[in-house]
Amino acid sequence: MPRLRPARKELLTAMMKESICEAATSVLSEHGVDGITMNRVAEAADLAKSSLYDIFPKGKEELLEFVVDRMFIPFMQAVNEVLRADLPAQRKLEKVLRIALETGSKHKGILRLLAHVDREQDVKKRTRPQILEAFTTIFEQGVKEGSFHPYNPAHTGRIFMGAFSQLTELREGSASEEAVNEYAEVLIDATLHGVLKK
Amino acid sequence: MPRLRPARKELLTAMMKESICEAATSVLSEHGVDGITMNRVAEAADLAKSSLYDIFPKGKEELLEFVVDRMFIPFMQAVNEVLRADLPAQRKLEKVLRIALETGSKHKGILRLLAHVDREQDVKKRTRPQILEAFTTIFEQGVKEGSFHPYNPAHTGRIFMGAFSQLTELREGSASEEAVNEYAEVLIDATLHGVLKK
Amino acid sequence: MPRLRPARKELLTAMMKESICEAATSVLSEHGVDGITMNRVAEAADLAKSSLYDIFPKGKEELLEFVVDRMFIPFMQAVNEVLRADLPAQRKLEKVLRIALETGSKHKGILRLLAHVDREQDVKKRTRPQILEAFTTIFEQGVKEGSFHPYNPAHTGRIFMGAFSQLTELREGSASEEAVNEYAEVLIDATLHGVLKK
Amino acid sequence: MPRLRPARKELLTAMMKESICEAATSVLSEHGVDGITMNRVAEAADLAKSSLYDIFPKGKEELLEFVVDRMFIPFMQAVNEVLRADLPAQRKLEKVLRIALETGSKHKGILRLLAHVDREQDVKKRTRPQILEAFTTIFEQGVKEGSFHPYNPAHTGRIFMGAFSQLTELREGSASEEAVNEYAEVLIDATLHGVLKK
DNA sequence: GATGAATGAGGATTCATTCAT
DNA sequence: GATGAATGAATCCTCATTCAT
Repeated sequence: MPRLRPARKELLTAMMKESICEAATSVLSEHGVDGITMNRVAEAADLAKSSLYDIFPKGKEELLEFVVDRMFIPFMQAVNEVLRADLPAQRKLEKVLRIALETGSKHKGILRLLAHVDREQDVKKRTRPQILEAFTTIFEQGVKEGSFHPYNPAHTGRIFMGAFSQLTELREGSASEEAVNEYAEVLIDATLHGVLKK
Repeated sequence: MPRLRPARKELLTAMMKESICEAATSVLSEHGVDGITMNRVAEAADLAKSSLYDIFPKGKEELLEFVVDRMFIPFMQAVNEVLRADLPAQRKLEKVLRIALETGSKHKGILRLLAHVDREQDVKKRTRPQILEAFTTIFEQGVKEGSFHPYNPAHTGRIFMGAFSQLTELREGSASEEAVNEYAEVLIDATLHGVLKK
Repeated sequence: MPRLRPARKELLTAMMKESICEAATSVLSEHGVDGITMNRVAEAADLAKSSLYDIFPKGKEELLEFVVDRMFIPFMQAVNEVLRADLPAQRKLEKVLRIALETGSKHKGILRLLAHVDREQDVKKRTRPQILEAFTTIFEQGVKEGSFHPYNPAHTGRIFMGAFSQLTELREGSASEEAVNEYAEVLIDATLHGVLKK
Repeated sequence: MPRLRPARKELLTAMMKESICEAATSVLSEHGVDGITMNRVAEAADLAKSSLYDIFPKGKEELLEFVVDRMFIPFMQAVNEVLRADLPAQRKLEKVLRIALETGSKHKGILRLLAHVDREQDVKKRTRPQILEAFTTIFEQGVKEGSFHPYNPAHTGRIFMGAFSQLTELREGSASEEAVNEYAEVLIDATLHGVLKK
């Protein structure tokens, strides 16, 4: 009867996952994305390399997936909530930005993964496109509402995403929390009104 | 017998560098950024692996640096020329964008390197910061001229760079040349006037 | 309180052994010989990996040994019974072959183990030599009886074993039960009378 | 111009292949089939592990293939020559056996590979089936000629192969060259005339 | 003056095994 | 009395780099 306490077990491995996730995050910020190696994660987690495979049987891929999801899924949930809300596009943009700021300050390092993993790797098609889609949806709404200029939302969405993703870079650099917030404010303002005086 | 040779030699290695650069570029487009191995480059260049080290004594790093510079330096020269020109900020923005479009369609693959190499690696501190600085300078000028809102140019510069770098992503995806141009147009327009109707 | 327990305990572990044996057999037929891992056996037996070591303290080797013996010992008992019987060599040959056919169709997968394990591993010196000896004994008898040509029984025994062991290969391939039986018949006939017409 | 001496180069790597092949063979006889590891082969060849991959770029598979082919291809050529010859089936059987004896004494260890590799591995479908086919063809001929009993050649072929493959086992054991030859003689005789006195 | 041969460090993954509870 | 957690050694393979010739 080894099936007595499945709940307990799941809880345990959940904690392990969390702990490994932290280890991975720390490796991430020390060695960069391509420096995330099972070896280093294991060491950072103070575990034997092989133990990682007890927790993430499918190996590195699964581990990275987990690490990314850890922050991305809640983030996207919050974002999607905003999308579904009954608000003008402009407000939604602001709200999403605020969410990003909060998430970002909680999950510092992982943003890097987000930005990077998104390329050659298999985890890739997951995060960026979703963000892009979210922004695009907002701009679409803005155009429909008549409050935004009728630019192709696919483009404005992408523009915003590009500018938005600089938040990551900022945070990675030495930038203070203040500077980051300031950037976000300017981002909203400039996006809405343009840089040009009328 | 060594007298006039030095010049001749330099010329030769210059040619070799060029040829290796092409090889690397072709490897790049065939195997992706992480697929650039010394082995493959050597093979593509029809050279012995070890010969690469005769030309680039510091190894891979130096090679990649060279490859990146190959396209980046001329690009930055063109950009800097624009910066020094006697033009309103708005025009400069447009011009730089145009240069980027042209360069981008010439050196397709290398943009990928730019995006990638720019992070963890040592080549990193070279390209992005320069671009960022260029944009910042332009926005600074706009503010000084009084034609731009007095947003912190460090921020607007970065915003523009973020949006700008999406050109790369677009090009890497299936995006048609048309789509890319369209994106650029919207980028300029939205940046200047904002997305919000007044 | 320990008094009658020893017996009870042995009985229990005997049952466990049986159950594990089945698990191993199922793993065998699903993943092949080299696919038998302690992990998989444990899972198939719905047991903790470490529990396998409570039952088979010497580990995998012992486990496999047990699995092999499970089918091999009864087989050899039946064979030895035949050997001891008062029958002409020719009849014994036939009987042993029949036993093999029956055992084989009951324990399909394990034959694979037999064939494999019999080499490099430590279990090795157990099965093949016994079979060889049995056959040799029969041919010896045949010669003594005067019904067989006076070939060296060590050789004819081995010849027969070699041909005999092809039953395993046949069964592992797609071969139908029919084909296997046919093979056995030809084997007996050809062994006795030769392939050459007189 | 690194393409000056392709002949020389090929010769060199051919020698390396040979040398590695020997190393592998020695590992084979010391550690058994599953004991052939890139590590051990490298060590036996007094080379760095990675150098093996210079010679056999596709890795272990390719190496084993080479080792097997080294002996198997010439063997099969000789066999096929016999098959094509204008000889009675009986004589062909004898000739093939003789070839096997010779090849066997030259390539002692490899026979083990032959016997083993033939199972789960990828090299597998290569050797056994070919041998089987050869024998089957001979028995077919015998039947057609009318000199053999009309047993299904697929079966008699297999019977012979089974018995034949015992040569390997014999040689691996301590068996003297004499014993092996004796076995072969009995094999032919018994196969042709049967063990039963008429 | 370029090369071929060779290497060492490191990558992911698998597995049999142990031990505190 | 069985277990879960953890491990160390092994496996195959890749790569940037060096050095005698």
